[in-house]
Amino acid sequence: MGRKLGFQLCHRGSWTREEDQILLSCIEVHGAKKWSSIATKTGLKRSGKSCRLRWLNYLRPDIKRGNISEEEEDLIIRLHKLLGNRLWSLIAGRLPGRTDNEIKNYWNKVIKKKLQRASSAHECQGPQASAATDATSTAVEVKEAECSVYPDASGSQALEDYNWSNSLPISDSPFYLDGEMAGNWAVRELSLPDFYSDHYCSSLDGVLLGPEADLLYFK
DNA sequence: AAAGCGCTCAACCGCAATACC
DNA sequence: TGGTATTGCGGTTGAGCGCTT
Repeated sequence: MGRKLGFQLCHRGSWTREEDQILLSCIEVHGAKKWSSIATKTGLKRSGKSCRLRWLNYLRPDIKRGNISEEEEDLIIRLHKLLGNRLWSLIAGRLPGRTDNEIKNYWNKVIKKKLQRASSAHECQGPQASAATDATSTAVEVKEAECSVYPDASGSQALEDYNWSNSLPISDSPFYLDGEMAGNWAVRELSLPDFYSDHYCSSLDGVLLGPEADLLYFK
């Protein structure tokens, strides 16, 4: 086990059951913080970083095991469309029990493949179909075909033409799920740099990624 | 049977942000 | 206020496994 062999002060490679047990006991006593001190207290030759990662990705009691569901995948695609690769942890935060590492791996494993398949299908349809689409938007299009979440086609602000790559829409209009009003937009006009700024990142959960925002229609 | 290959996912790395002294 | 420690994140790596030849 272990990679990049050479002299290492810290033990590397996969965690054993014994190491997990020792780490868990230590966290029970001292809490899941001060990782470098926990690493020392365990007596394991692991770095604080390694202990933290093991806890977050594997040992936490609320970790959800098993396959990603259709609903979860749908949400991942939609949030990735909005946030890109930058905020895996935020995406994971919308999926209880899932970790950012898991979401990232899942994206690389499953969804990227779907995208590749979808874009090669687009290419087969000729240059007009493939010209304007990046991989992500292709995936969203594919997903939308199966999805039942749409904005109100009649009254609400038309979002079809909205350019999500540059900024976010101004809207406080309702949106609908299966014909019933499911929530309100709570999105202000922001450039993406503003959106990623400290202020808005800290308020993302309430403003853009609150319960209602799971249902946002991403074009 | 075994060698080669591709895939998956746990773990690591480097960097940036934040907290603490 | 500046230096150091800690935490958190995205990108990357590679061991191990299963499938194919």
